Amino acid sequence: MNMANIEDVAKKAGVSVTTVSRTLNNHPYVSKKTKDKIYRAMEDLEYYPNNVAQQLRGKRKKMIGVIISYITNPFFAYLVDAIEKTALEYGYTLVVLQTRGNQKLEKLYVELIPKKQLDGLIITNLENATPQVINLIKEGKIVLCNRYIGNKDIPVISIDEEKASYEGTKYLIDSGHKNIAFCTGNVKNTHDYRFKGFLKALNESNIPFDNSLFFEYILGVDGGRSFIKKFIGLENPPTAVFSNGDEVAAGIISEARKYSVKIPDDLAILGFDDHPLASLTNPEITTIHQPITDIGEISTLTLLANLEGTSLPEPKELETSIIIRETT
Amino acid sequence: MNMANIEDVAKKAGVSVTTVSRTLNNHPYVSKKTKDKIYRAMEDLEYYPNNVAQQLRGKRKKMIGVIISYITNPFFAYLVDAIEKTALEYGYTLVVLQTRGNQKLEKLYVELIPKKQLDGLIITNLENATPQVINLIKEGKIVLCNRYIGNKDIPVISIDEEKASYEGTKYLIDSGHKNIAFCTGNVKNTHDYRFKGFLKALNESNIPFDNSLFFEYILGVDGGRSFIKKFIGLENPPTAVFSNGDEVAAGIISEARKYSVKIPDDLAILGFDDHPLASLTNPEITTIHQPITDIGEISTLTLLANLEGTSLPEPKELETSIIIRETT
DNA sequence: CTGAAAGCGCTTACAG
DNA sequence: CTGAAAGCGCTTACAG
Repeated sequence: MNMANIEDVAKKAGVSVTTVSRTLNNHPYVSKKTKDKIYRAMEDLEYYPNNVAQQLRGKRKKMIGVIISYITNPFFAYLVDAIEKTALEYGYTLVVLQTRGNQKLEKLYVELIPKKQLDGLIITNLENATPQVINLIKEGKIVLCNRYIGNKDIPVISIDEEKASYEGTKYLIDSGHKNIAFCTGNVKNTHDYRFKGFLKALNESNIPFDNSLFFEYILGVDGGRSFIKKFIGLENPPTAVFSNGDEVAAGIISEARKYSVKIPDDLAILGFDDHPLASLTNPEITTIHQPITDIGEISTLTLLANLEGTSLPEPKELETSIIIRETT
Repeated sequence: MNMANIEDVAKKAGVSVTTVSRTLNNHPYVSKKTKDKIYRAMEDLEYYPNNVAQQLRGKRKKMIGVIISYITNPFFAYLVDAIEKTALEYGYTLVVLQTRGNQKLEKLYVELIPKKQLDGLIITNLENATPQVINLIKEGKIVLCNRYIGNKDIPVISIDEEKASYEGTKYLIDSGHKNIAFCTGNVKNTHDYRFKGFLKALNESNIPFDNSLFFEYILGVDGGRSFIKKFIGLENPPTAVFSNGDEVAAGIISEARKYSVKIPDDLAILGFDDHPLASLTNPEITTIHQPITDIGEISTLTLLANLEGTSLPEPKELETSIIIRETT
């Protein structure tokens, strides 16, 4: 029960493989009668064209990839959702590639392009701008989105991170906070746009930043929980925290309840992203809304336009906004 | 700047393509000296083997897919995570295929196998057991997991849904509840194992089921919210609800607060899945724990074993347990 | 409107 | 240890 190929179909229909191929590709100049014969033969033989052979002859795979850190992070789940939806509309399927923080995988995933396993790639948080990556960006086969801390010349489809965090921090300051903690999932990095915006707002109000209020490696719900454990031991505790993520904020809220830390009276919290999660906690999370769907959609449209040589999507402002709920 | 192919490498290294191919495939019988020459040529030319051509010659693509409804549902995000992780360990990449409730897409995705776009497929909630699907299951190219309501003969890697929901319901009954609502994301279906288990527990305690307590189309957080809106108008309100999902439970909790419905005093809630979300709400969700990681891992190992003709993973009990928190 | 033949980039018997 | 040649399943000039 080997699978039928184009030759089997041609024989069964009594025509040449050329004609079968033409029918397959909706080429004109095939008579309706011949076409019908061929379609019948295909059905009888349960024929499916071998995409691999088609690709070797130059057809596009219609498969793109997206590199993320963790699919279990709702931010990425929603981003992947938007990308997949847009890709599907154009007949592309999506490969999800998780690095789980392992930078070596990034290189491996990028090589899927020259190996012809993938037409193109969206990278949501590029770590290493190797020459290979830069070339592929120039060729239009890689599009960067969400985050890239590095060379300003490389285009990244994202919100204005610095502005968003500046505005969020300013909102906390305007609410009367001076001692504000800053959390990040990575290490301290002066090129981090969110940290830059945070410092800018502080400077503007002549508030010095207390370095003991900088918290590294605060990632996800567990990161939020660990923050509270540190918080309760602090000599000079902050009155507010820039949590840098709604999952972190949710972890803070949950753990705060266990230690009877009152939110927002003892500690105000500003989230980031505006996940669905943000309105499910008690108190609900005040956060910075990101237009995730737009980011995913525009990234995909840009990549596909590059790949197919069609025109780029219209530029669209990726605006953020502060959603005031109950943690401030 | 066309990409180099195997012939270019052969010329550059002054050997035949056969020898280059052998080097590529770690074939023995290539002298170290020749190998070195070839590796140098590959580097100079930035050569990457064309996987498409390799596949046409019979190599495995090392690409599998998983069909889910929504990646934004955390249950699936965690399942996909486990599948991807296991696939990666065996050198496979994963394609995520979302149906978003559109059954037509399922057929399209299944056809990726005969079209040679995918080696195999994991289907998390098969809708239509077409002859094609059944054949592919027999050939070992499709593995079913999580859910399939239909022919009992088809193997599905999942928890014992009926038992889990029976035990959960029994727990509610033992806590003194008699008026228990049942939510489902679909329509009423007597073959639904969860509903069967629910009814079984009721029957055992001689509690008749009030049909007005059956709620269809209750899906996700919004489904939970809509449940509360119906709940407050009920003549004979339930004292507990089998929410059939932690997201639904979280929606119920959030909306209950707005209508001053006290949880669990006015309404006890039993979730399902045991998402991270379950311990982030206030009150935290009592729920039925599913071993998501095991389900994903075993499904993947089974598929890969079929594909590569190696031995199947050792059978492992997929046990559920009731995690008692604060909503009961 | 139809077909014979070359070729995409590899791998693999076969021969040495 | 090495190479010439056939072939995987298609598409596409070229010729009619």
